[in-house]
Amino acid sequence: MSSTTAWTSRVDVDPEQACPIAPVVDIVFSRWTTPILWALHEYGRQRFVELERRLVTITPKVLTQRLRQLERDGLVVRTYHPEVPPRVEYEISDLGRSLAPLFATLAEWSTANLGKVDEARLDYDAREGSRTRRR
Amino acid sequence: MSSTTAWTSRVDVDPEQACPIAPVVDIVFSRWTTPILWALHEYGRQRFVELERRLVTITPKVLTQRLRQLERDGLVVRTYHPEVPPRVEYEISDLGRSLAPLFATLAEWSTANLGKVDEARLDYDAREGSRTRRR
DNA sequence: CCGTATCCTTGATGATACTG
DNA sequence: CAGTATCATCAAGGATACGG
Repeated sequence: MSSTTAWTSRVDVDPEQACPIAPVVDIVFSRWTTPILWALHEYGRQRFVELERRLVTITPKVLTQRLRQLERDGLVVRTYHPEVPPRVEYEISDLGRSLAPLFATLAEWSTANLGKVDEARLDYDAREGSRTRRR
Repeated sequence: MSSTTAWTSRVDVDPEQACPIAPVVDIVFSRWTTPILWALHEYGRQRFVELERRLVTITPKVLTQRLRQLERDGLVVRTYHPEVPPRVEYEISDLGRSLAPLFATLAEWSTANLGKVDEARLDYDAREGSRTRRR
């Protein structure tokens, strides 16, 4: 249990702030960020169009948005070459690379437990199916 | 658009499937799941209303949705006690608990690097501010 | 090539009211 | 208490076209 004193101040905090990993989840696991970081980590520095082609269904607008956000957060470095035609290259930063062990842990959990999630879903759907249908 | 030649097979893969951790991200880091799992992990088994009060801004509808999803994925166990008034308790499952080291890694990265993200943002905003205002 | 600007659709969420 | 149902809102994302 929490301390008996000043417990209201603890309850009043923002819902997601009550969870200490909420901020980093926002930064690292918002939509498209992991595929982008993965692509940059796997295939190294590359141009806008290469990323666009790799993340097949992403639109240039959204790709720009996410890259700007990642650049602002210091996870990605953007380099502009003032040539004709213009050339822009993106690469993962040291800070971005520091996420590698985290992603590795995630991948490990994935290979170890994703199957259990699938089983759980089958179980649940079977139970729900028989319950709603009233066999 | 679906040409029968071989080159389509590589391009047609799902955008997020190109990233091997995309599935687990969907499961574990979709909205509200980490605060819920955290609350269940920290404070143990608890009732619907307790969770609702802890996650201050969540609505019962959304809480129900997220709990159902977590239950279906096998991360949370729901126990229904047919009493008057009804009592329902939620607790984290073993599979859910297996995420603990992952969350710990995340928390470590957080304490080590969240400050750098803030710095990067200040830098970026300063650069952008001076660029748009131009002098 | 590397984006931006615009319009539009949709899925997620909030508000409110109501049952077993 | 523990939800469900319904309606309203709203911002993220997609489609398309265009510009430096």
